[in-house]
Amino acid sequence: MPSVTLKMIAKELSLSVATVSKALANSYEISEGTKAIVLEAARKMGYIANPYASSLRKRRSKTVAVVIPEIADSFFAKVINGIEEVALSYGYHVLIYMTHESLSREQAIMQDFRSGRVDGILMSVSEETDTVEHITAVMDSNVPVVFFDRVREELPTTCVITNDFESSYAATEHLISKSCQKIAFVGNSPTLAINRNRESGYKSALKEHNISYENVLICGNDPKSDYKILSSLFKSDGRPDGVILSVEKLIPLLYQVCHDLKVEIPSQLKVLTFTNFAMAEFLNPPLTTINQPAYDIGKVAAQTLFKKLARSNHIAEAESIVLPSEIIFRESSN
Amino acid sequence: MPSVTLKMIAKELSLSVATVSKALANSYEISEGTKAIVLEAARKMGYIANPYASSLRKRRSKTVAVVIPEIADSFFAKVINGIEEVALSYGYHVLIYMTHESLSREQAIMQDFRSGRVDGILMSVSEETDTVEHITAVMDSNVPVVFFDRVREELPTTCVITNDFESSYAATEHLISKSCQKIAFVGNSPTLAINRNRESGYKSALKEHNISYENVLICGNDPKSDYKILSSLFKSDGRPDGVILSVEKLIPLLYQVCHDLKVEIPSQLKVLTFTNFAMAEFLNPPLTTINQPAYDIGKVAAQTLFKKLARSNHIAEAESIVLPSEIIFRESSN
DNA sequence: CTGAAAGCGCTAACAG
DNA sequence: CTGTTAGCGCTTTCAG
Repeated sequence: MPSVTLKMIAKELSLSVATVSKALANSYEISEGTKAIVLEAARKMGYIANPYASSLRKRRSKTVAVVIPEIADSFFAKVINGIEEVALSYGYHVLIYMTHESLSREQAIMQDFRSGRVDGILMSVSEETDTVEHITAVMDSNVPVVFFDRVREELPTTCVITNDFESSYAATEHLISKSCQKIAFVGNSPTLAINRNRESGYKSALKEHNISYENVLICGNDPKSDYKILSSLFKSDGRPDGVILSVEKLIPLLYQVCHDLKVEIPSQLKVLTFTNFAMAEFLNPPLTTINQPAYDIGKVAAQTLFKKLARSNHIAEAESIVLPSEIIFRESSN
Repeated sequence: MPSVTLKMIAKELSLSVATVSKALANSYEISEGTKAIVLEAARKMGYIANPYASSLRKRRSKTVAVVIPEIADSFFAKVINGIEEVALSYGYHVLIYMTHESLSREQAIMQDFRSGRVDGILMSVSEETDTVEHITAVMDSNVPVVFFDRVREELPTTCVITNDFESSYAATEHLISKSCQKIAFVGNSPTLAINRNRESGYKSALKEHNISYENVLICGNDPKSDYKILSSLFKSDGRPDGVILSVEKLIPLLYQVCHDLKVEIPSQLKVLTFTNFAMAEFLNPPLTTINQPAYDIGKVAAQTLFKKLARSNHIAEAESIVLPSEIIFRESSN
């Protein structure tokens, strides 16, 4: 069954292709009568517009891309849901691309976008991303980019983030209030702003409370070496009594390390994590979390992108939209 | 910065568009010398083919769709990773669509695919899907569909599944061996084959062991009412001492219900769940799981789809590929 | 081996 | 209000 084209409808109704096209687009140029006839015929014949022909001609794809490190992450999964809701309401398609934390993947993906495949991009950069040329190149070819979560603030566009500094500061103070004296911070990348902000929130709180112990670890993207890095926390002398995880995927590893090294949470180690994870409450022990407003981040980022798409001359200037996170206190930090 | 087209390269090199096109496609018709020159110019000028023009002309999009109920599910997230790996190796793009368990969403999505937007479809149907017309319609327009996990076995195509009957049978036997006498089974849809298979595995095991107590609940897609349904298990007389969850997203709800109603796991209730969830080991108590080979299911499903795409006259017959699941025993069922 | 020409299906000027 | 014409950028006969 070959698909129905405008031409076939036109022939069927003895109209021109142009008229049919306009009628389906509900153009003011076409009489109501004709519109009705065309619509009816299109429905009956099962017409579905060829998106490739239409995109080629219109030079717009009605498609946005979401570029994220990983899909198996409750934060990103929820963000996507938020994005999808907005995109759907605008009649846009959403393409999801995973970088798997690889800069070269990310570069290849962005390169592809210079073809006009998508009208706009929502992006959270990889751990490895320490250059932005691949991003500016796309922006220069008039494809707007909006960042969320893992942003690059130096670029002239909107970043949707949460109050990382403040949350981290509050988290650190919370641990201090639970009489932690040696608090460690585990991040994933020294180059990411999000990580730097959380780290400085942590450090500021320590300074404010005159605590000299500082311990910042950087985990990567390999469970085995990350396991070792986390283990190292407890194998040296300055063994911490509290730890803040900046990365969701480290949760099982940390619980595993504590289990293996018989470090008891929370009596020996208080734990607190940035995450969005539905099961945090039912872990053993229940995990104190900093919940990011993932769904809303997705919505706001998408809305911002569509605003930029609406005006051809969107203003290109750096701007941040900050949505607050929320700390949920549970037993792991008690 | 407008994007570079074939025409621009052709002009630059004083060649015809056709020659440039063929050279870039590495056609045997073009001399090595010309190919080298064209490739070099294309690279220098930053040429990226317009996918819409190319798809329109070739009538193939080099794109496959993944249609799933939800992305925030560790099973589906891993399946996507498997699919992506294979798709990437074939130079295909992957479009992800979520039905959010809505049949009408699913129908709208499938409808769209009749436009030729994608060359093939990998699909796991929604809970609500009790008709397949929207699927056969797409298959009739020559877009091959491969099912995985939530399959419709009556359709003439390949289904990639796991041994649901056997796993469920084994799971039930396991609970019986732990001296459960009243085992409940919680599914999500009476129409889905996957659910029916798990249910019959459960029932067969009970029968085999001469246990007359049977208790099958069906949860939906609304946490609040699901919470009530799960609660009802413990509010009647025939209160179970074991339960098998067929659906990952019910895990937090069940733990919540047990917490609220002070049902202790595993002393009062042994629990076992179909899932793929990395944190199962660190729940309180650690959760016995039936792990599906999600990543491999994705890979095999994608490979099967590409095989179908390779031959224009792919044989349309029902076929199942079964990958085994694995039970991981933990404290929740001990 | 290279090029001219036709056209994928659609939309957008522009005439009528 | 409707139709004609001219492409969008690319691939593919088919001629040379």
